[in-house]
Amino acid sequence: MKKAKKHSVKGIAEKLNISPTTVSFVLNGKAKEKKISDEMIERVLAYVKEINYKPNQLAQSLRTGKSKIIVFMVEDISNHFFASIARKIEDLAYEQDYKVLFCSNENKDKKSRDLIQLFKDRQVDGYIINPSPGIKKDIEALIQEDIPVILFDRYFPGLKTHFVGIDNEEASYKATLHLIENGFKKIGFITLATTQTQMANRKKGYLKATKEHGLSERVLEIEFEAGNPQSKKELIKEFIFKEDLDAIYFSTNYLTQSGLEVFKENSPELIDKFGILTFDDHEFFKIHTPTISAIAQPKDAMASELMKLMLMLLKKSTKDLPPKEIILKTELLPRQSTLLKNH
Amino acid sequence: MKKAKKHSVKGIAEKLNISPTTVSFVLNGKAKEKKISDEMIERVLAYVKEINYKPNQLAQSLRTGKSKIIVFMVEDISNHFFASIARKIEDLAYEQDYKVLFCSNENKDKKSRDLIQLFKDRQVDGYIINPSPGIKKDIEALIQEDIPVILFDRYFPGLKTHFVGIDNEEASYKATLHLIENGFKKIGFITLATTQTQMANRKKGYLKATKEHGLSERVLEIEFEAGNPQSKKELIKEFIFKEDLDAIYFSTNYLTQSGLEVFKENSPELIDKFGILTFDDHEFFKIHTPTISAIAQPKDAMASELMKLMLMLLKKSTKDLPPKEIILKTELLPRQSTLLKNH
DNA sequence: GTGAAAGCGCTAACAA
DNA sequence: TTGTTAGCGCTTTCAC
Repeated sequence: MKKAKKHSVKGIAEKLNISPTTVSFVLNGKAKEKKISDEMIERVLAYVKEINYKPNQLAQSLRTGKSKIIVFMVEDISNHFFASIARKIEDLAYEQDYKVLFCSNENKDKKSRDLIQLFKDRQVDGYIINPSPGIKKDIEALIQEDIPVILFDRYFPGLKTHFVGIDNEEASYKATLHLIENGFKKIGFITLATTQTQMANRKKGYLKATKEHGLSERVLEIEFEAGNPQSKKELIKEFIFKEDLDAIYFSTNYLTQSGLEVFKENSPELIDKFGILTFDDHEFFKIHTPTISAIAQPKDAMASELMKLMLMLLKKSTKDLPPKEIILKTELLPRQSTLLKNH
Repeated sequence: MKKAKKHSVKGIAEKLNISPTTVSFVLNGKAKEKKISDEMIERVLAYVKEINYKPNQLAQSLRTGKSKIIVFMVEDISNHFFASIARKIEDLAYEQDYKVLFCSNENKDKKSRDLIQLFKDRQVDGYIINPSPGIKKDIEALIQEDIPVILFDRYFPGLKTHFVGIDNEEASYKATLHLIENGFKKIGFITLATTQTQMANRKKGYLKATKEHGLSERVLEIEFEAGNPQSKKELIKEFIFKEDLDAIYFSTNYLTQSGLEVFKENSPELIDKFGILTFDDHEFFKIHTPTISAIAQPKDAMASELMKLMLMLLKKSTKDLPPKEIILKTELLPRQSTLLKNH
């Protein structure tokens, strides 16, 4: 069996003794509008179904300039937080006949730029981007060119764009308060050394809460590229064990992971002496001993809002929406790790 | 600033007062072959660089029939095992100027078929597939049409295809032996109710080892779609606590996760009475209390082998490779959970 | 109501 | 050594 003969609009037209135009109109639902007779429509549809004809997307894209592909660019697609959202996005997109190109920019500007360039050559229809710190200009350029762009998780102050995310400062503030209410007074905050909004705002929330309660600030900022994972853990270890803390609040899931590894590898029993809180939830935090309190982002809602918005932008009629900011609610999940300890 | 004027082969040709052919040849590295003069090449290249021209991939694809896109279809892209491989595949592909469409078939045949159909319309160049149980025929059809396909993780007995995976029976056999050597005698095996090779072979390995040592077989098979997660946990709970076992061996990572939840939610202290072993490793198993012994698949190696093979198949010269099976080594990582217990 | 024909941007067989 | 030209398969304007 060799490749089944490819069908085409032209072929169908010949077979039916009509013109390609008619076929095209029928196929694109413009038959009524163009006042094509019902029986003609019927005939075309029947034949198309019979031979199971599928239009060549490539040709269609070349002609219309629309590729029916959207890009989902995140820091690291293998990170549980992003992977979960990706999974949902995938479903929603395919339902609407869009495909999704996933990619990871590693939070690096060069990688982000290269990727965007790559996709432009491919006439991608829209971009959902978790931007690296320095690509404000590139995002602007995209918007200038009238290409739908939605940022999520983090944004650029001063750049009006569509955005889906959470109120990091508020969530972080409440989380810190939760620690304070549970009797913790020497709260260490471990975060990334970055000025990106999501992290900056989490820090702001922490600082606001500690300040309000007259507690001292104890912040450890780790470089994104802190050499090997081991040296990152060294920093955390020193911070945890030398700083005289009674609680540790991690600003993102992979720092938490490193932190828990530090405990496990050094003095597993000590973890019970500390309050532990993390931004971003993970199924394993429910299983950990002790179970780890977390601030959960609404991943499903994020994915739906992202796609809902993207689909609107993709439609001609609604594409000139003024920049829309969708801020979703987080949920604080108190577990064993932040229960009052005996100090 | 409006959209920068699009450049094209034709435009370049006009500007340079030469023909599109020449431009095309130079751009496609066929200049030498076509004996185009060095200065001509120089001139074209310089201008192309100056205006930063990028060929329209769509048009190129339409013309050549090659889309420079490969598909990576797995059960669930948000599963840590698949997500990690995906991340690596992504990097390797982009290096070679290929994009990757990731998608999840949920191990369902209909979804798999729909997806394959979708991609065929898009003239995808190659497929890396983690196949659902009933799509043997569809895979065959793809191969008949001379489209590069590589299966991974699981395969179809009797269907010769390119394949990358591990020796599940061997790995499972050794893992069970490990439990036996550590003094466990009543080993329960929790797996999925499926005949797919990866799972069937893991079961075979377990059965072989238990049989050789005169131990009784205790197997729990869970339907892939076992209603809600809760009912799956109910099954596991009953199996663990009513079957008089001293060790539990999970055949895949998400069953392990459910199992650990069962312990946590019911009687956390009891977990220390059991030997616990899991197929597939996860960072969190190192942090769990107790740390969980695991059979680790070589994810990085899998990704590299997959892409290395795919790139070969994508090249005209090597596309008619006879079906190649690449079987990679697993690693047994003994941790606290399989240390000898006091019975 | 339907059809002819142009053209999206590119490649490559054929001519010169 | 370079140019002319015919499509890849589709949409859409304009003409009938």
